[in-house]
Order: sequence, then C-alpha cells, then structure tokens
Amino acid sequence: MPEPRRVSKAIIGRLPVYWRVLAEPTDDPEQYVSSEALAALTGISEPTIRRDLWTLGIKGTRGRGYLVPSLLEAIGARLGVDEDTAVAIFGLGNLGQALAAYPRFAGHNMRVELLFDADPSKVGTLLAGLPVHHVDEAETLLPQHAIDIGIVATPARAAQDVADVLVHNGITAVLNFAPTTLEVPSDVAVRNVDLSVELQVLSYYKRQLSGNKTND
Amino acid sequence: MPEPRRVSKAIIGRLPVYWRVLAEPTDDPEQYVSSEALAALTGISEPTIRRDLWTLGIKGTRGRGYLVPSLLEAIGARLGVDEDTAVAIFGLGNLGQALAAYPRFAGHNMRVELLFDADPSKVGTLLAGLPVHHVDEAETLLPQHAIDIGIVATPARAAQDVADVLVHNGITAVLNFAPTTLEVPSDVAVRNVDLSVELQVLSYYKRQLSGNKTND
DNA sequence: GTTTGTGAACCACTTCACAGCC
DNA sequence: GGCTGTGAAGTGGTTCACAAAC
Repeated sequence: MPEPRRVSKAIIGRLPVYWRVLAEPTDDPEQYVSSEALAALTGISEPTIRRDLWTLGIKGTRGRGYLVPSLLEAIGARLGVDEDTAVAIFGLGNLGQALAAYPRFAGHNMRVELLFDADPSKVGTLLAGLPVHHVDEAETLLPQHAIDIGIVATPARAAQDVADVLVHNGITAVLNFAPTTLEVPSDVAVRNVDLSVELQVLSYYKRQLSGNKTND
Repeated sequence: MPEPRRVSKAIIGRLPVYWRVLAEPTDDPEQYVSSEALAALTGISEPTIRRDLWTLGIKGTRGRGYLVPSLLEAIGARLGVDEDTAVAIFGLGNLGQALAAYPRFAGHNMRVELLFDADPSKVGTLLAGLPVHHVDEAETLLPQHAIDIGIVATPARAAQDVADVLVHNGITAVLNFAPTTLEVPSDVAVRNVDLSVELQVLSYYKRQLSGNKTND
C-alpha cells in the first residue's frame, strides 16, 4: 500500500522538526506520542500533524497515539538520516568558520569534507582538522569526493560563481547564506538563509506588534 | 488612499528580497524596473510581484514599470528600514561570535548593542568592541537599553530560558538559531533558523533529484 | 473514555488572462 | 508595442468535525 497522497513541500519542511523532537533522548521515554503531545512540542497544529502522518502512510493507534520508534523510523527513512552525507563549505569568514565547527553535523550522519576560500592567506591552513583549499581547486576536488550538499558562505558577489561550480559538478543541493539570489537549474534544490531578510521581517512584525494589541 | 488588501505573511517574507535587489547600488541605475526585470533578479514570479506591489498600494506606470526610488521608499517604509533597531545577542559560541561581527547590521540601520553568555570566562571580555555580560544580568540590562530584537544563539537547553527573559522584558521579536521550539505568547514574533533542519530538507531533495532525471 | 483517520470545507496564496493605459 | 492592474480561476495547504477504533 503506497501512501494516500503526495508529500508536499510544506510537509517536508516539517519532517525535520518532528524528527528533532522525537530523536531527543528523554529520561521518560514514552512508547506512544499523541498528535496533541507532538503539537505541544513542535508548535505545529494537531490537525496538521495528523494529516502529515496520514499522508506519509504512518499509522497510529486510536485511543493511544503513534508508536514513537516506528514514527522515528518512518520519518528518518523519508529524510534519509541513516545515509552518510558529505558537505563542502565555501567561504570561511566568521560564518563559514562557525559552520565548519558546527557540532551537530555528526549527530545527523553528516560530515564536512571539503573547505574552500578565496583568500590565499587562509589556503593551506587547518580549520576544524581539515585543510583549506583555494576555491579554484574546487573544480578538481569536488569530483574526487562524493559531495552531497554545498554550503555557500561567501560574500554575495562570489556566491553565483560558487553555485556555478557546484552545479557543474553535479551537486543538486545547495544551502545559501549569501544575501543574493542564486540562479541554478530547476533540478537543483536551494535553501536560502539570509540573516538580513530574517531581521527585516522581524523588524516589520515588531512594529506591527508594538503599536497594535490585536494579533496576526 | 489605503492599500486594497491585507498584506499577507507571504508578502512580508518577500519584501526584504525586493528591497535587497533594489537597494543594491548598480553602475547603471535604471529609473524604472519592470516586474519582468524584478522577477529575473529575485526568482519571484512576475504575477506575484505585480500582485504584491498592487497589494502594497504601489503604483507603476504602464508601458514602463515601477519607478525605482519610489519603490524602494515604499518598501523601505513598510519594513521600517529607516528606523534604528537595537539587537541583543545571547550565546557567543562560534555562531554568536560570527553574528556579533556580522558587517551587514550597519547597512540596515541595525546595531548590536548587548552581548550575553553564560560562560564566566567570556564575561567581561570584549567582542566586536562590546563587553560580554553574564546572561543573569539581562534582566537588569535589557530594560536600560531599548532592545528591539533578541537573537538566541545558545545551545538548545538554554534557549527557552533566554526567550522567557526576552518576553518578560517586553521584547516582541526573536530570531532563534537554537534547534528547539520556543514557547512564547502569540504577540511575540519568532523566526527560526535551524541549520540541521535546512540540511535535512536538502538531503531529502537531493535524494529525490539524484534518482530521478525527469523533471517534475 | 481517548485519539486516530479522513472527506469536506475553508483559507491563503499564486497564476491566468486580458482590459486599460502609457 | 510594452507593461501594469486586477477580477476570476486555480492550486496548495490547513482546519473542521465527526465517525471509527481502541
């Protein structure tokens, strides 16, 4: 029996959140979790949770909830958390260095495998135990490593060039921290994280909220 | 004349992107920009752009497009980019330090004003020209500074406590980098940036894309 | 009693398509 | 000819509400 419906983009964005709260080790490991309990932990509404799990073909038990281990297993399988994922980071300014040292890669079967920068004074140094390569070497190094995800942490002006190299080497998943829009073929997935965008959005809501007691 | 329709959440998320490409200094400053040109620069579809600007009450000129300076002005006013915004950062690990040094705050009339950490060895040191305070001092220091946005860059286990302090001191905008769901009153805006979530989503799409050469 | 499962209704957002104006 | 303005249509996603199952 295949799952009843197509797994939408919105659901994919929530799966890691479900996985995060379920994978968290608790000192009181409950066998079952209800949509109500999950809603409290994730901030996602109960009906949405039930609909999501139903869409994924995950079966619960009426009166009890969903069996936690099988839930984790099903969601983890969707996300491919058991597969090793290799990451290359481009741009080792403050942010890139922080990313290279990010401790949570390991807990997600992900490992940083290649580091690139354009600054000659950084090339050849070690960062988090890895050598820093010049970005011009990417064209030769990327094919030698089976990189799954490219992280762009360069200044905006360099980001498109990096994206082009990634695309040229068949990488289909890009996490972009540069404040610019990357142009890539439609078969490449890009997620943008732009601090300025987030701050401006918050700035907007802050103004709305401070002057206005009514919500939404 | 007020705008024809309510400005939706989706539109607010796009405004900073419009603003980013429009504010970028170009060596050939065109007077007018069409929805087609904006679409090429932002990756947002033409009909969506026209609808967004119409919703904001921004008028274009048929046959020409939108006048760039007035567009910038109107969008900037919505976002409140001309108002000074003060930011406090909690948690000065690799990420927090990178954020404290982030150069783009200034270009957005934002300034980092308070730094907090729980590590006594960091307290009292200077970071990006600012003294690091112990997080326990937040309760007294936050009221003394008119902080608009709180940034949470602590480990997950400390994040909720920080959020509680922020809420208690009337801060209504929070940018959360900790991999956890913050519980806040409904009149507080929270934006979550979780690296693990982004990577897992990309991991999902990468698997979808690599096995499937046919376009969607 | 509790909690899932799920069609139907609802709501939000995007796109169409073309009239209106430059 | 070029591009905006906008009602109408379409699509996608969320919530309702209650029957079914434990």
